[in-house]
Amino acid sequence: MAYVTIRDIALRSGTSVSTVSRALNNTGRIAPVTKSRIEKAARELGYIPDSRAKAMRSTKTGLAGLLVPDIRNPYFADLAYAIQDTLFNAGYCTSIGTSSEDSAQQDAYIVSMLSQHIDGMIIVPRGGRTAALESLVTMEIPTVFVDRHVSGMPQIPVVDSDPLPGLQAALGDFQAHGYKKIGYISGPILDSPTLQEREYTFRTLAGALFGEENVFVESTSFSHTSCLPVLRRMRQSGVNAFIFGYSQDAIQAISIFGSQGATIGGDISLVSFDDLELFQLLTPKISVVSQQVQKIGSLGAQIFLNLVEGGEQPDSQRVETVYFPRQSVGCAAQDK
Amino acid sequence: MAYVTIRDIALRSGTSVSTVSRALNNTGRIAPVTKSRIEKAARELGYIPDSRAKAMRSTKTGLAGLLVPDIRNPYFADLAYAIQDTLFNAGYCTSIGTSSEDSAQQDAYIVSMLSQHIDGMIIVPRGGRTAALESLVTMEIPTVFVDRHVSGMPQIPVVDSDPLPGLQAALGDFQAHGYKKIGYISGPILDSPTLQEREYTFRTLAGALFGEENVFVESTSFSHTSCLPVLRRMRQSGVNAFIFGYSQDAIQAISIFGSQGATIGGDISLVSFDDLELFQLLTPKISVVSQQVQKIGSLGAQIFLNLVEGGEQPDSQRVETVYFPRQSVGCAAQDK
DNA sequence: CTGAAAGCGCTTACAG
DNA sequence: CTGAAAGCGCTTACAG
Repeated sequence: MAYVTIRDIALRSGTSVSTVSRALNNTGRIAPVTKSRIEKAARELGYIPDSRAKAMRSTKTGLAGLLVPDIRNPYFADLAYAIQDTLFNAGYCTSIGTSSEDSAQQDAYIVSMLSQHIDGMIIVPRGGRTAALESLVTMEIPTVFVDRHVSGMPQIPVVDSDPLPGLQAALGDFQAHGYKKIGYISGPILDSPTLQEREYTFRTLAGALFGEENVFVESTSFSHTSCLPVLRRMRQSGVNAFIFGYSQDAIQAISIFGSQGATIGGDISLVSFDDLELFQLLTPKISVVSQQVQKIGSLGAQIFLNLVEGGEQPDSQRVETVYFPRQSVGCAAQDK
Repeated sequence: MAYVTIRDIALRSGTSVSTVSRALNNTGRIAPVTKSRIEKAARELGYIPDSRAKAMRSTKTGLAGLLVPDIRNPYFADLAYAIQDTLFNAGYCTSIGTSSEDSAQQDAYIVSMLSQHIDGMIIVPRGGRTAALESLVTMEIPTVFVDRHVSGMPQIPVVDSDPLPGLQAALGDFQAHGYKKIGYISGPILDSPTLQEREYTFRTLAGALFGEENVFVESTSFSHTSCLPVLRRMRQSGVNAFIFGYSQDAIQAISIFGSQGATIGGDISLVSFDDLELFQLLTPKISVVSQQVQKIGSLGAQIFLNLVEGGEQPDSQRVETVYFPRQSVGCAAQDK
């Protein structure tokens, strides 16, 4: 490894390490001649500062830790991209980790990132409080939760989406199309307060609009087949209009409906959370409640930057969901 | 920041920093009693070693740099996941960067990662040789290219896929279904030797099988609308069977065909590279030439580990493409 | 304006 | 078996 150090630059420019440091960091007073001589030497030598050594003195590493449950989920990929892009433009390198929806692995990543002395973390947390999560607050590491929050950790600001506006619009659309019964598949809500809130909001809204007795709610698990029995039960109850709180379930359901020969937008209607590219490619296009992931990501990154650089404790923020009506909601046939 | 240091542990356990270091690293001889006393203190204090300080002495950071063109592309998301997973299990933290298919940003990331003194890099390169890419070899940073290679940089091992087996099988399938003319949309080949090789392989194979005059090849750009004129031209030439070398083009084409009312698997047939989840959700399911991305990723990570830990220069490796026939290839109607 | 010195947290010979 | 000391590359008071 032929790393060039400031000592090499000092040697070549006939100055001392302290002068080189000052010249390269624009700190203190240096003679313009000396400065340009040093800069020339640095350029010729191809100097790349050692940010580890730098960090040891200044308690800043320029490293941000990002933890998502699964980067293969397009929603999180979009989120990660937005965050990473904002942070890179602010001079931060982002280290991405995948918790695989597993608390132990999440904690392992947090510890590993702490050992790199990252300047702070942006986390899509899974599950509840854990030892590593706690240590983040006791060690006062700037941290922001994104997309989901952890109950019992109010110290940490969170950027998530407000399910109400989008759900309200979606329910209105179903009503306008003549539906009388609505099914809601809420996803693997066990570990996710966000999914819980979505379900709760749906219940409240839909109950008021359609009457408690016409509202059907069931949750699923992370398993790849958990949707099937739920859908069967709901359809037997005469439900033909569905809202999916968890887009992976919607994808599963679409493929199930497809294999059953049910026509989406005809026999049945559905709306999913998350505005995935995929939903616009399917025929018919799927109506969605968008969380505006791009906005959530850049807002989260912004709050991270405020925390790390400003030091003040920013407030949590909510991004409104918006409903995009497309072709997957058609007119109710003979919904009794 | 309340980071615990080995000095704190030395104080609490009534030993010295050097003894603590030895105890925690299982190096040299230490009295078992001392050792357990130190370990207890470390545990109680919640000690997390400072890997930067560690790295400064040992020239190992435990950090791997991964650079992909766009993490939002599901193919790269799968690839990144596989790599990151393998590396994490080997004790490495992966820093992911996105070059956005832009050479300048690619170089910026490489420099930024070098300044973190990453132990090595795994890169899906874009374009040709650049200053930063060159410096990787002159500085002897362990590097492996994955999915694509860079012409003129034979020093760097590459793991990519061999297009031949998959293409051959796909062409065989078209032939079996009675097609006489084949169109190949090769994607934005300008900066990608991989896409160039695919096109070349297609030309050779298809020319031999169908005759030069029945083989139509065109490339596209990264733009979101570049497919439209290409498809129009080909269909006017009487082409109803298509192979897409670049999956993003196939996605575009599917949505174009959908809006034109053309039936895939009926009016026209198509095969795309990359076994994306999406292709199995569409109706009909899309036949694909799979690159076995999971395999490429773990192989790439393995070679990285060999380079970093073994030090020997490993060979480049090719992973065979395999063809998965599905419903998007139907019988030719009246192909003249 | 510039250099010598101390120190960030750790490891590693070197004495004892 | 254990401690004191040097040094990794850098920054930051402190003298000059």
